[in-house]
Amino acid sequence: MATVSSRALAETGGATPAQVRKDLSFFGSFGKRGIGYPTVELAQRIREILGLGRRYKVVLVGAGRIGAALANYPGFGERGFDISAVYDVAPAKIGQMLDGHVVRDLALLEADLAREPAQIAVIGTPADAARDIAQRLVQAGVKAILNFAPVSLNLSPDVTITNVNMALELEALSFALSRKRA
Amino acid sequence: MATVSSRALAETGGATPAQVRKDLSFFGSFGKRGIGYPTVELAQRIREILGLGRRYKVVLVGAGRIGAALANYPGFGERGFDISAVYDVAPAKIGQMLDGHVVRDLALLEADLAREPAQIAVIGTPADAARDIAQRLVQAGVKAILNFAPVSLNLSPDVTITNVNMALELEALSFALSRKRA
DNA sequence: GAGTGTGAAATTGTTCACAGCG
DNA sequence: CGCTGTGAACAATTTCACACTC
Repeated sequence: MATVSSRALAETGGATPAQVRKDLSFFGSFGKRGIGYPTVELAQRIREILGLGRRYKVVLVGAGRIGAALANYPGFGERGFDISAVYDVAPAKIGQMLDGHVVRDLALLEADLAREPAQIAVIGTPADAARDIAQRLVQAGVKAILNFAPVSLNLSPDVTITNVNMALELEALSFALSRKRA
Repeated sequence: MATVSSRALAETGGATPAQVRKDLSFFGSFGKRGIGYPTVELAQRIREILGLGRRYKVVLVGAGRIGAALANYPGFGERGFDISAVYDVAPAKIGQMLDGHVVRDLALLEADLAREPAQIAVIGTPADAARDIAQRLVQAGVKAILNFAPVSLNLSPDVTITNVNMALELEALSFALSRKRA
């Protein structure tokens, strides 16, 4: 049976062997002593831990360039995230196809979600629209939001929001560069 | 003079007042007791700390949808990051315009960088090309890479690499959702 | 009085080292 | 004998609390 050792995992993941073992043991002990972790079972357990046993419906708001990049992103479907609908406000976009989805009028958001709820939403709109949309999504029952608009959203604590700010990432690189020279 | 208190900063940033004060005091003490931090000076100091006094040249590799989204991303220019060139391998893309930049043949990368060095590169290619491109970039003197391809790049320790994996972000949300229900 | 700056305490996270199993 | 699982040592971070200044 194929196995991986904590050392091998640590090297590819950029951690220490001890750390890997501690983390995995937190979720139970499924490694074989003297051998390592059976890869198949390990993968399965991680999937369970992450809650990836099921498929999630994801709604995407914003059919601009960020939205297009996201709709096309290969990893989503593979990993159990199905885009169930794409929304925009621009009349020029509504009705167009975006990677297999017809772009729908944002005004239909609430009605659609009432009929077919989604737990996860992705925001790929300009910054000024993001906060309002986030509020509407939460109101409509969405429990997790991945936000690509360059604003930091902080809503109710029982909604999980992850803000991805690309400019911030660049600033972090800038910081690392200036530190390095010092 | 306009000021902000550590409490106000903490609330918008999602931290505690004590944490904000500790962090800021690490870089020197420029708050006024009983008043708060003078906003203008605070902003200026943070810019210095992050190394944002200067403008950075950034090369973008990959003129697909991710590349298009990035080239168009408003925050970059505003914050001192200028895209100096865009590269792709697809003949159909080379020569086309992408948000004010002519897409150049990736084969020209090394020659261009020799003539006009860049410290930061952004990778927005498919996964299978990313590792190779990262190596070429480092070889050509790039010191920091922001990687949007869905692979985890780990190269030499004196090159700072930030991996942005959108599918991973969704999995983190999935994890948060399944935890919450427990 | 309001709000920073900062040691000291509490908490959290990481590394070590080794017993014990396959 | 190699490698996991885990308490115990150690390190880092966060919070507390309060002296001090505006």
